[in-house]
Amino acid sequence: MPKNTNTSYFSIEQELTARFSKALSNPVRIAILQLLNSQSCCFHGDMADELPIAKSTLSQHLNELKDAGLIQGNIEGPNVKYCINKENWKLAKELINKLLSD
Amino acid sequence: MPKNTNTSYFSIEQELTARFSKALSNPVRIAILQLLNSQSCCFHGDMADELPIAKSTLSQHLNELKDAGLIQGNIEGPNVKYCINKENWKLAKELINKLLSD
DNA sequence: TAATTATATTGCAATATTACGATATGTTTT
DNA sequence: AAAACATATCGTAATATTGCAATATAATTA
Repeated sequence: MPKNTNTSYFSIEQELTARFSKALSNPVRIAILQLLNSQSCCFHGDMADELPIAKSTLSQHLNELKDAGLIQGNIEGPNVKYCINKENWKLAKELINKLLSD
Repeated sequence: MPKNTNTSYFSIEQELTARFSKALSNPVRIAILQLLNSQSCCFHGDMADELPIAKSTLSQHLNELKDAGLIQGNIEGPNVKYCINKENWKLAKELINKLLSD
């Protein structure tokens, strides 16, 4: 196998739990999520001011969080306002909790 | 900066949360943790039978979980018995829950 | 002590992650 | 329309992750 081709061995739930965890696996993304969660939403620009990374790097991290389904972005004039995706946020919490309880 | 040299920007809590999440960020490791948690402990060999990966790969994943503090291994004759590290398991749960609640 | 069994480590390849600067795109303001 | 601002994407580099086979280590059995 070039990589793990065996995509069917693990359950959807296991894959999803891993996916959400991966989104949380970097301190920059933790900080982003805390910013978004403390205020209910946040503009890209405001986050860029708070975080010690280049704006292009911030965009990348925001994309990963978006791909994982944990946040969503809404264009608002020239800015983009990002918010937590409540539904998946809840799902992530449930899945990780379930794993860590069992 | 060659990489993120700014190691001091993030709090210990943010770093720890990311670290635990990273340990959970792979379906193989999710499966390992579920095996360890369903029975209270598990031998390397038994896990090797259950999982679709080479034994050397399993050893690597077990090492990562050990490095993250989520499991511990005890030598028992010719075998190694792995168990959940309850204390850090609890800490991981608290940290990730805190992040996902706030 | 030699052979066997169990686990870990090493070496290597493929791919992913993280970061940045430069450039592109899109919106507002002038 | 041009300039200014906000965000995204691209290209690239350094490092990390994931996987395997081969080899090493350590304990047990013969």
